[in-house]
Amino acid sequence: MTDTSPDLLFRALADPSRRALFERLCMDGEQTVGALTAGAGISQPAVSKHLGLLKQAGLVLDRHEGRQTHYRAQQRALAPLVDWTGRMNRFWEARFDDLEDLLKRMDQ
Amino acid sequence: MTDTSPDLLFRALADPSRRALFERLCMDGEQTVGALTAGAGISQPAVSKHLGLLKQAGLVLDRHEGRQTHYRAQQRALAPLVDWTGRMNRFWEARFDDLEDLLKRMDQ
DNA sequence: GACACTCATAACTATATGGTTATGGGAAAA
DNA sequence: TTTTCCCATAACCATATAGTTATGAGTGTC
Repeated sequence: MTDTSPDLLFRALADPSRRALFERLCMDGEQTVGALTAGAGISQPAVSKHLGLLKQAGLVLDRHEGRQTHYRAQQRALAPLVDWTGRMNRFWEARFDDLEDLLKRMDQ
Repeated sequence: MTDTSPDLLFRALADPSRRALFERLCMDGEQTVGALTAGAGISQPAVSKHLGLLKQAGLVLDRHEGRQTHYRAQQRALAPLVDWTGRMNRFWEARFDDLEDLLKRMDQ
């Protein structure tokens, strides 16, 4: 559950408002919905919906305390993204190596 | 021009069809639109549109040769993504360090 | 208990988006 | 030149999405 496919992550982070919320949680730590709404240029329900999607994507965790909900970033959730970019780079380098091999063989 | 904001990248990679096209280009190297269309489960115009978006995001480059267009991945384009995830992790670690400091100071 | 506050959900709207078929432009083949 | 082929664009459609306002559920405060 703490692990998510790249698809959900990319989709969740594709929206600027959502990415901004996540960035704020990463930078400033845990915050209530109210605090997050102040500063986001959108209404509180919009913020709540975005937080719901981020939570579903595993990017944030929530904690209920009295009548307010605190959200915080789950930084581990970014791992699949790092893996994916790493894989793409490795593919690319592998093809590059093949090309080098080919050129070397052609050179002889 | 070869550098793009994370926004375009996230949006471009959020769609599964588009991400699959990019992955194929990373894995198998340069390919024509026809080759890419075969295997993608969508029509040729759809593929062309996706490739257009990937190109606009700086993720692919195209090369015209006769009547066919070859696309290839521009792997450097992923750099802003790597930077972004790295920045988020750094923020997180910084806050973690602050917490550690606080706990240490409280411990004395 | 009555009221106030915080957040989530419902209901709705407008736009963005991903797909389709139809068509056109340019290069190769006949 | 005519025809064929490859790709991009146009026009269109259905759905997804991001926003809004209204409301409700749960919790503290008076």
